Amino acid sequence: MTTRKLPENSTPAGGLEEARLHDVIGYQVAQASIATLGLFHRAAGEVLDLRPAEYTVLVLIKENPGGTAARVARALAVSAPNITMWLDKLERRGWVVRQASETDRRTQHLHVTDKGRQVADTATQQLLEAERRTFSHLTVGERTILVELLHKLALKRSE
Amino acid sequence: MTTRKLPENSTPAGGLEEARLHDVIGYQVAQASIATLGLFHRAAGEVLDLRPAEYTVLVLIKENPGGTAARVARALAVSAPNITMWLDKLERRGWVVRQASETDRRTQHLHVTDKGRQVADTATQQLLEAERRTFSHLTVGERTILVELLHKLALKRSE
DNA sequence: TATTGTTATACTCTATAACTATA
DNA sequence: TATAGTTATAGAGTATAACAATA
Repeated sequence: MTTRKLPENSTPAGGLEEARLHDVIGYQVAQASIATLGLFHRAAGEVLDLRPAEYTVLVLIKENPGGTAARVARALAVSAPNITMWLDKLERRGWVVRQASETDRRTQHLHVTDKGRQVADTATQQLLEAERRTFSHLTVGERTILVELLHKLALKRSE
Repeated sequence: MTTRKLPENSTPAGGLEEARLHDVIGYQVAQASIATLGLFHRAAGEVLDLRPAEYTVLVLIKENPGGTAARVARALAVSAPNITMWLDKLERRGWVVRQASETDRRTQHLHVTDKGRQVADTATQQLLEAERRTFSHLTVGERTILVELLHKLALKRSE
């Protein structure tokens, strides 16, 4: 299929296939993230004084109670000092607690507080509502498919 | 539909609907971009000494020859000084030229050089090949749908 | 008055290096 | 030796403010 020469794959100039930007998934993801980051800022960031990274770390801890900082760092593909900084901020705001481990005295187990859970849930609720409004030109089925395909993309991290 | 209480929407604890992180499109986009940014770095960034933003600005100029810096800034939703910086870098590398406008002496028309076009095309080619390999667990149809749905997302920027 | 683009400057976010403590 | 986490520090990328030139 890729070896067959189709008219729409040949350029006017040289007859060679042109690499099409439109087909680069990473480019479309980047463009889409302009929209989703803007939506985050308006729907949750501004009202709750919440940064995207803050939200992500918070919900990750909420969904994986007792997890460690190293695990969060790996999940987000960022450095350990970076996570330390975000945990400092989240702890300072009373949304996350670091609990010393009893079996391994190097590690800490992370948990959200009631207040932290409330912030995370409110933010998620706001985001879902805003997305439903803003992306109403997508059907429910399309949104479901999109989420699943994005999820499949995210599975491949280091190949 | 949202007012009807469905069993799968109630939490064990309170009986209230739980806002599901999994359904937040922005979260999935952010997770997916970890994968695509890593892929960019390995497939094009490292070899061509190219930053994601550099690539994006370059291809945007290539696909919109004669466009202005202000237009690029709006397209990427970044500030004007930021674009000035990237244009400086791209011009210094001989990939982009600023051409003074004859009708409006404030503006410049942006064009890629032959070298710039070559870099952009090579990068795009490398990215497409790497994505085809890395995301081979998606069918061609799924990849097409994904690109189209992401494109539809990107249409909604400021609502 | 508004817009284009630049310079100066500061802030945010992320990383690397060096370290302590523990396994 | 390797891992978890912190501190110190530097770099990349972004923004705002102030400005000059032009519309």
